[in-house]
Amino acid sequence: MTKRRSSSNVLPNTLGELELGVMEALWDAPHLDAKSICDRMPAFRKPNLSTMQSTLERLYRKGLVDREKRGHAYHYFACVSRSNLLGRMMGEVIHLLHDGRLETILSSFVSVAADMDETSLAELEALIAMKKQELEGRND
Amino acid sequence: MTKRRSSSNVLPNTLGELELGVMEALWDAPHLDAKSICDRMPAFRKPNLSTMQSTLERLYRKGLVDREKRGHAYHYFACVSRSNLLGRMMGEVIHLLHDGRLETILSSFVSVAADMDETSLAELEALIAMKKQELEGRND
DNA sequence: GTGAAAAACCGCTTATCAGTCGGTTTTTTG
DNA sequence: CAAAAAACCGACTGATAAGCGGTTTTTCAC
Repeated sequence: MTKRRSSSNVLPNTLGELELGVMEALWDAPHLDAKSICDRMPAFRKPNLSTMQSTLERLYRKGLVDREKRGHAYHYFACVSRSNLLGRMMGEVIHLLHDGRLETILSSFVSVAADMDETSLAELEALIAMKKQELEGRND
Repeated sequence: MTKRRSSSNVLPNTLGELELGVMEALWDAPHLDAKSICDRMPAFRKPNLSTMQSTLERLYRKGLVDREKRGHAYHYFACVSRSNLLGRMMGEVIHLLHDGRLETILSSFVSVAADMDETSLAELEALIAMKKQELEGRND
């Protein structure tokens, strides 16, 4: 009679360090095979080919990369963009911690935006204005 | 000669499910001891007191809660607010995935904001305006 | 075709960390 | 002082990323 264990990690889409490195490589150069990705890793952490393969397999199952047979080897490519993944993870974090009150999210946004300079805030402002117009259009 | 392993999780401040539940409880009611927190857990997942204690210990070491001796038991309290933690985790995610270009961050903001309604966007707009004024003031 | 090379595939090991709890010691208080 | 409650300690479990060796399959050059 063992007790049902609650899941240990609450964020479904976290990456390991190597996984992230692989994504970086694939964002940098679109179609690479396992070998080439190994070669692109910094020397002090260049994994065995098998390690790279299982990491790629994991990323594939997670839906972060896709692949095609090209000759004898798979060629891998990211199927989410960097900003897409960033948005997804932010969404998860927000979902995890928001309490229903918009203000909580908004003030966190601003606390992150605190590191930004004027120009970035202006850009953000412009993007929000666009978003608002979109919403208005939808209500007509 | 075993190879140095790279860290498996790239986000330093992730929480487990129970840990998060504990934070929720402490945001809800400021000074609680381990026993009371147990009692506040939903019946279907009420851990043993020892489990709660080690969870609290972990949160303490992570700097998310602090504690005081009150009589015979520790009283715990959150030392980061919900929106503080949200902001911190957003910061981590951004740090992890941003490529130096502000646009990447900004477009993620907007993709998250896509789920928001008009009112929330208006609020966000107002907060950004405030932030901008702060920055202008600082530059005088 | 055949054989060598390269990659896929398989399965095992290790490390880390949250969750889980029993047992022992310490503290508190009636 | 004795009972009760909590702290403290140490172990085990389950999940998951990282890591790699060995075997099979595929490819291609000769």
